[in-house]
Amino acid sequence: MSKDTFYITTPIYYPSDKLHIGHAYCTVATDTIARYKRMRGYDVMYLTGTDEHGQKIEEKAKAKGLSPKEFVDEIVAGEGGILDLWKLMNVSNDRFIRTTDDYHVASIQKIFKKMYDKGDIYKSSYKGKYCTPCESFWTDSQLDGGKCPDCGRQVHEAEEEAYFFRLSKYGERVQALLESGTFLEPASRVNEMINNFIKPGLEDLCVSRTSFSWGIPVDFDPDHVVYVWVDALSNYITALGYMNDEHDDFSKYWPCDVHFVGKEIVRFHSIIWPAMLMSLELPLPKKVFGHGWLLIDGGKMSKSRGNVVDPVVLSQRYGVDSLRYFLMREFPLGSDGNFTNELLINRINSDLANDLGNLVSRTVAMVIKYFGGTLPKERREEDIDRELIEMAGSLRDIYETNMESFATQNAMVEVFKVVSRANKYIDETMPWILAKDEENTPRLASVMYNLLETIRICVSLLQPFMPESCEKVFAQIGADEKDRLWENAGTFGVLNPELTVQKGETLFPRIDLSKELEALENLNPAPETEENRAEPITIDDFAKVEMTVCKVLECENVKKSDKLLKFQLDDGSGKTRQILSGIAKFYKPEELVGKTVVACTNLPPRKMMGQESCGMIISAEKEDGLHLLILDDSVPAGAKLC
RNA sequence: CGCGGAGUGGAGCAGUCUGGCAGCUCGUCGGGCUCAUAACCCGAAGGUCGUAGGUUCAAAUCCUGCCUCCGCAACCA
Repeated sequence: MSKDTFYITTPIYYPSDKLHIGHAYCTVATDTIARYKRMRGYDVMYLTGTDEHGQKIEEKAKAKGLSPKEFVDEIVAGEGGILDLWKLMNVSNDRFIRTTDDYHVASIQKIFKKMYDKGDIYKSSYKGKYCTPCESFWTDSQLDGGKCPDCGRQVHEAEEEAYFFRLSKYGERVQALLESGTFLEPASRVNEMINNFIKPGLEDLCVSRTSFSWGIPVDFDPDHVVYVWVDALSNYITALGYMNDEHDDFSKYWPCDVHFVGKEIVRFHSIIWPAMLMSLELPLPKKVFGHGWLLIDGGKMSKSRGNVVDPVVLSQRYGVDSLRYFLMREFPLGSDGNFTNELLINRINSDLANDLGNLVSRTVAMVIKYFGGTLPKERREEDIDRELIEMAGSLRDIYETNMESFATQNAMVEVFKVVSRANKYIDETMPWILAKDEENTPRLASVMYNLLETIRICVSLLQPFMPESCEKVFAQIGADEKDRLWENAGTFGVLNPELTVQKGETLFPRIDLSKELEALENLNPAPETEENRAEPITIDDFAKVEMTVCKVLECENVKKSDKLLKFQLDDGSGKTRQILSGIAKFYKPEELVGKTVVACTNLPPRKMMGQESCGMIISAEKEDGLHLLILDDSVPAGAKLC
């Protein structure tokens, strides 16, 4: 009898930098689902990997003096790299694909050829503005005052040949797919996709590049490199052996049960990927689930803000399981969540240390204290037991409903309701009173057994979330193999009635909140120090910068922009100079008229929001805000800074 | 009117699809207990559910307008 299969994937991550808590979030979520499905008895294929091609990696490698492959090898397989991170986080992926793997490269070339032979990929030309020295195409909006934004030189109309995928051909079928049932979740994303991308009309997608070389060559036209998304998305099938001999379980696991992706790449997975599969005449994945982001202080995580959260640090300090639990408990998977260290520590303390850890600890301690560790046979049930037994007994069904819809948060809430009920049960039954009279020994044994059973059921269901800690609890409460099975998680009374418990280490030590917050703060050194520290320059370099004192003649907001102010300045030359500056958040235009400011006046002109800006007004910035450099009005317009 | 998300006790959130006693965690205050990781249990205070209107026997929930915040896009030289 073959078991039902379940195929789940993460996005393949782009190894241009260290991964952060957001990547860990997505991977832990898929890992938890994968473990849950395995526990249910499914034959699970859980895939993750890395997307290693592209211009950005080529450039980063060059900057470090490495070949692109050497560069990604370090980040993926090097010490403290991605493979190590997943090992640390206890990620149970069955396979790991790198898009630089030979078999993947060969498959992509065949896939590309197949779509080409079918006529869905065709050769055409890409028109745009081209800068010859930089070998780059630019769109009109990228141009800097009509010049190349990189070098400032003149660009010219040029055409470059490129391959295109007939995405337009599949627009209607993709829309029908999106509108049918539950292909894309959460459902709110469906409208977003249709309104933003399908309704305006899908354009054919440029799927080859000649401007850089770090990618998979088109084998029948080797000047071209396959577009990274075609390369990356296909990993979901090449990893199963589609068009290669490395693996041979494509027919077994495809179509995929769920692609787990961040909301920023939902578009690629719910429009382009299905269209590609339609072209290849393959079955479509059953579901794409777009999860939210972890926000820091309400904003996006980013290097320049210095607020990147490192999962390694948190795992090492508080334990992998605690971090995994927190990520799955605190935030609904579909929407954004606001990550803070305080939230993390409070959640660990209250749920894991106070409620669960302490429940296990006090229960085991009492069995040892009152019975020397082994429960006697005689029992005496009472009415008061019923509520606890019923709650624990019906927990599995509620948990299952939530887990099937990826509502890990609710599943955890339900488990911890039962944990709390068990703590209350101890107060109700007062075992320490029962222990005073030998006549109550059978009653005391019942109470202890009920507690152990409740713990057993809860911990069974927590296994996908906290695999290691659950093992430790099972060992402490004297559980054997059968006691941890899904089949027995819905039944009360499975544990051996005469079991022996074992005192163990403290499962989840309490964390001192204020101390830890301070420690974490100190770990996160002043943001951007390295990047911001200015390199030494010569006096000649300094002299290149022309700083001119200007009087503000006019100042107004720029339409449709919440950041830009438009200045007309007297720079002493007799002509007025127009400069746009992104300081609208800090200043009202009228309060600046008549002020004396400093501007850098030998920057090339640049277009912003359709208007020309000739220079840059100087201001000073720190975390607490931005301050325009305003001089004494006696300084004349046109004076140069030196 | 570029696209989208959000506004619920002091903080963070659930509840909105499918209308029916406003709920959870933390924090605060009072009490209980001594098995346990200074933990656990009970109780209390605290909310006009952003705002104005509409539908309804009944609205946090459905409809309309408005305000505020946040992402994306654009842009911040």
